[in-house]
Amino acid sequence: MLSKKTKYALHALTYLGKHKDEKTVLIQEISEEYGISHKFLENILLELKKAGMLGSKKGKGGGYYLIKEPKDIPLSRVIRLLDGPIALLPCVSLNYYEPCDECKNEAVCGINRVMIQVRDETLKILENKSLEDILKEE
Amino acid sequence: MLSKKTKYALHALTYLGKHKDEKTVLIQEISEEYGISHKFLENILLELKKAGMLGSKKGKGGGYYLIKEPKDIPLSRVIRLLDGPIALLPCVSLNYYEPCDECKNEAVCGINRVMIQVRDETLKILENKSLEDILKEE
DNA sequence: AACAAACCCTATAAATTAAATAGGGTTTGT
DNA sequence: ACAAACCCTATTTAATTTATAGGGTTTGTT
Repeated sequence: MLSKKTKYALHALTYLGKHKDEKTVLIQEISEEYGISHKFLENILLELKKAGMLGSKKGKGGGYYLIKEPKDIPLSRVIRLLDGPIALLPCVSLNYYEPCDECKNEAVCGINRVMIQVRDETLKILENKSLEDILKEE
Repeated sequence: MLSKKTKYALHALTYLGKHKDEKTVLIQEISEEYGISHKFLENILLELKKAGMLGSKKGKGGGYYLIKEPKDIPLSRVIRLLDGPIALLPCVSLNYYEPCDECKNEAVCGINRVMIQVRDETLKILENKSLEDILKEE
């Protein structure tokens, strides 16, 4: 399951996508729309900004806005940023690899092999679904 | 990511699959093979037994054994049993459905719609990979 | 220049979940 | 009778997630 952080990030991105015509959107506007704590959401938006998905404007009249086309924001990117690995085991993660403590020899571990296959197929799904797909459904 | 519980369950099932010819296998044998706490593993094997994947024999000379064909133990089953939902959000889970607090109307939520698609495609993967696939790789 | 609105940043606390441990109960072969 | 080994439930510990706190910085307006 996705963490609330990731779920809220998707809501925020969706909201910003729906209000692309407006210059900026306030944190408060989004937090009220979905009943998310202002401060919690602030942290999330900041991460999305640092990751290059959002831009912001400081000071009075400021706010956040999308700086990427929705089709260029795949689910895989949002999930990795806020939740971490997409792989089901640390020993098959492309971006967050760690060996498994209990594993003597990864090269001959059937679980490892199969999980690599699962990872590759899952990745195909999550790289091919983007914010655009979400927006098209609303 | 899978919990350690699920990962250990897969190790145990794999081990039991590799020792199908023997009548029973001791908890201790598996826990030593992978360096898993005996007691922790015991709880896991019990769950697998209650779920109908394993049989056991009590008393001296007892132990655990597979009571299903490896091809009839899909990853989806093991994951659901020990980790819970496969879906990425509670609002799209088939087996553990719960509405999302922040969602006013699920029927018009683009995130919900897309996550249903992701769930269906993910399920296809995890239902088609089984213990047999793991054993074939060892 | 003063002020207030709004984002920026880091740290800490609270809540929840996962992981591990504990301790005795029951069954069964010798 | 005894000991080996599974059975069951509860509790504790550790880790992670979620939320809060508190001030800092930038910028438009008056």
